[in-house]
Amino acid sequence: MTTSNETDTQRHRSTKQRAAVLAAVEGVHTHPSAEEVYRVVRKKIRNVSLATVYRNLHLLAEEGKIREVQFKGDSIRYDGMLEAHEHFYCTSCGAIEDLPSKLPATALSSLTNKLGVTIERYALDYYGLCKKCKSRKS
Amino acid sequence: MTTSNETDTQRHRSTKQRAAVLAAVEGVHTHPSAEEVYRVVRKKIRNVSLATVYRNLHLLAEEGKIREVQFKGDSIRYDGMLEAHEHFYCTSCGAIEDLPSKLPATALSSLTNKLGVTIERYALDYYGLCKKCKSRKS
DNA sequence: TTCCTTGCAAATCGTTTGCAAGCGC
DNA sequence: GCGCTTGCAAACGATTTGCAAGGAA
Repeated sequence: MTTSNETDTQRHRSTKQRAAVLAAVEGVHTHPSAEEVYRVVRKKIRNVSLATVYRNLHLLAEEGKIREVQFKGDSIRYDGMLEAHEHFYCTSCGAIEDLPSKLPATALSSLTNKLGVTIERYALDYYGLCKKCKSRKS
Repeated sequence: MTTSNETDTQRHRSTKQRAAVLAAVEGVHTHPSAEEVYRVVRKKIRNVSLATVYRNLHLLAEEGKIREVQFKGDSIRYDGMLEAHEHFYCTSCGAIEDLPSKLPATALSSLTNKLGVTIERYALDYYGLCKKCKSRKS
């Protein structure tokens, strides 16, 4: 047999585009969209294409180096924080705040047993108005 | 002053299209997409348009008669169950199961105070393989 | 040299909108 | 009759894909 296995027949090469995309997501806490990542990466690599940004975002998410998140009515956004956590999403300006994970691990196992399902992950998202938007509207 | 107020200047008329859309969402527990609602409504009203289905889905959601839900990577889907509850989403076939609400109300108020935000709602979504997909893949 | 990656442009998907005709109140 | 609603088709925004050239290993 070779050095590669069935689930890893294709090797990922290291390219400056890939590195720049990863750096762009890791460098902020704003949970940027693909478009926003694209704008940041373009500052380093002027002729990078949006398609390349999309491809690398997916690839990095598959590798587990970043995470994809999505809130109702918004586009997919990217998160460089890998530890389990929850989100607050502002329905007015789209700002996202990370929150420490609060869901007890027992909640997952009890569901696994009750429903006969396999749970890979969960998302606990709070929707509302952030501090700024709250005062702006009062 | 008149019988209408500032937030209710436009009246909603009752149309057979609107009624059929509502019935389609309320009639199933599958959390149908707009396209699926369209297919059901078409059986009653052959020449209904997809745009009308979309418009009525939004309108009914605004009125609070149905709810919109969205899971990562999937299109918006509709839920006729109005009581607070949580969801299990199968990442393989897209099936959704309703789960009783487990999140303690105290979680919301503590966040409200800590972050200085206003929380309107939350979504607690579990992702994984449903019973069928689980056995199908083993 | 191999074949993964890229940039570009076109395609796709879900959803929204403009418009003139239709219909509830 | 007024004006909300509809059906149709075109427009839209986000994301994906085909393809030939480019660049890691």
